[in-house]
Parts: sequence; structure tokens; C-alpha cells
Amino acid sequence: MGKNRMTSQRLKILEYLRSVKTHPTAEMVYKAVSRDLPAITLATVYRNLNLLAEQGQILRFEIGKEYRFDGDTCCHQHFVCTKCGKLIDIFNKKLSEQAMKSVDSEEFFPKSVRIIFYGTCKKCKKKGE
Amino acid sequence: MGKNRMTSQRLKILEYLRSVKTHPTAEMVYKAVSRDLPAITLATVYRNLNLLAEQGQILRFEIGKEYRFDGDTCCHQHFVCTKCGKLIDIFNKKLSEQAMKSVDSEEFFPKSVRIIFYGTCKKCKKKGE
DNA sequence: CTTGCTGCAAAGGTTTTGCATTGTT
DNA sequence: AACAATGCAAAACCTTTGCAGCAAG
Repeated sequence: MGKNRMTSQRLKILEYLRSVKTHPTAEMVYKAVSRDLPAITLATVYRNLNLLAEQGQILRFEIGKEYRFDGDTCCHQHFVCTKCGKLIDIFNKKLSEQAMKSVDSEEFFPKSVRIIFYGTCKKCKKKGE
Repeated sequence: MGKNRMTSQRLKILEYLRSVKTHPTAEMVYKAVSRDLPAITLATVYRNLNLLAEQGQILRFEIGKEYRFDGDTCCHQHFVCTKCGKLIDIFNKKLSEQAMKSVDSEEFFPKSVRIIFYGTCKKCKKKGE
């Protein structure tokens, strides 16, 4: 703990994640970062993503059997369109806070909530009609 | 649709899931069901779990890279203890309904919500002190 | 009988790991 | 100089799939 070295690979990965509003997979991060660091490997990307997630610098969560990473650690929710698979951010801080409050008790001591909605997005809804 | 055959394997799997309050992995279901059906294979377990989930007879969700299955399809939330890894049910129908309502709009058409809390459970909290 | 389901084995895709080397501190 | 981090390749892991035989309707 606290004895991490800031390598060019780690920095690039972190910068990349903070620069995009998408929720890339490890593979996507790898491809993006490869443009600047052609020698980087997928293994390194995984190792860094996992480390950053452990430290709470980024978010890691699972959508349908693969990890997605998110540079925005501020509490927000996600919407998954089950038609097109798109993952969309929803910013409703109150909702997360409200949820946290509702379970905080002598039984549970929540540190974070993950709220994911599944349904249809605007675009797919239109197509379906 | 509607042309499924109720095989002994499928029945056993469904019965098992409904009989437990845990959230077993496919592997765990396989082991449990194997006691009565020694010839069953993991592949069959997966096929049935996926089919049942598609039909909405059970729930399927991801916790840390593996699928978990839940025989209780009624809307409830989950609490994951990050210390011991335990997965606990929380029954707060209102919370889910509230969440759904808050995003339902011209933009999003949610069909379901998944709310997972991460934190410390009572037992681990005690140990930590 | 029909054809959906099974067991078996093999393949698939994502993530992790061992090891020698490199590069931060 | 130490040792954390990397690249490479192989392994590990969970899940899916093709196919021939079986069995539910």
C-alpha cells in the first residue's frame, strides 16, 4: 500500500479513463492506450485496471460477463439497454444517497451502492414502434 | 416459446433454487443437483439456468465475474459484504419501485432495477472492532 | 413419431499468473 | 541498488456449443 510506482502505462490508463465518458472494457482500454504505448500488453492493462479499482481511483463492475471500467467514481447510476446493449450514465446523487440511507442499520454498514437499470433506451423504443 | 419439456433435470434445478435462500453459482447448483441426478452435467445445468432466467422463472446476475442464480424473482436488493464475500437479501420493495419511478421518462424505459450494496456485514463489523 | 433435451467433449472468450527483464524511486 | 511493474506466453476460469443418442409430449 502506498508503494506504487507511477509508470507511463499506469498514468496513460488513468488519463484515458478520465478523459472518456464511456465505460470501456479492458480490451477497449488496451486498444486506446496502445496508440501512445505500442508495446503495452493486455496483461499490464488488466493489472493496472485492477489495481486502480482496488485503490478506488476508478470503478470496476460487470455487465454481462465482462468487466467495465469507469473513471468517474462519483456516485451515479447506470442504465443498460437490453436491446442495443448500450450503457448510459444516470446522474441522480439523491437516489444513491436515499438508497444508502434506507439500508444503513445495525445489520448493514454500506459503503457504496450500485444501481443498474435494465430496459429500453429512447432510440430502441422508437425502432420498436 | 411455450414448447419446453419439463425434464427431470430442469425440475430438480428449479426445485433446488426455490428451496434455498442462498444465491448459488452454476457449479454449486450442479453439485447439489448431482446428489439426486448423478449423471447430470454442468453443461445441462448451465443450459437450464439460462433458459429459466430467460423465461423469468429465476434471476441471473453477476457478482465478481461469475453468475449467481436466485429462485426468488420478487423485487429485492442485495448486500455484498466486502470482507467475507457473503451475499445477503434485502427486502425493500419500495426502494426498487422508487428507483424505477425516478428514471422512468421519455429518455429511459426501465423494466427492472438491480440494486447492490457493498459494505460490511454485522458479523465482520464486530470482528473489526 | 417428432424434436427438444441430454451427456460428452471440445472450443470460446476473458482474466490471471509465472518468470526473466526493465525502469522507478 | 532494491524491488515494483512490465512484456511475453501459458494457464486458469467460467461458460457456451456441436453432435449423436435419448426421451417427453
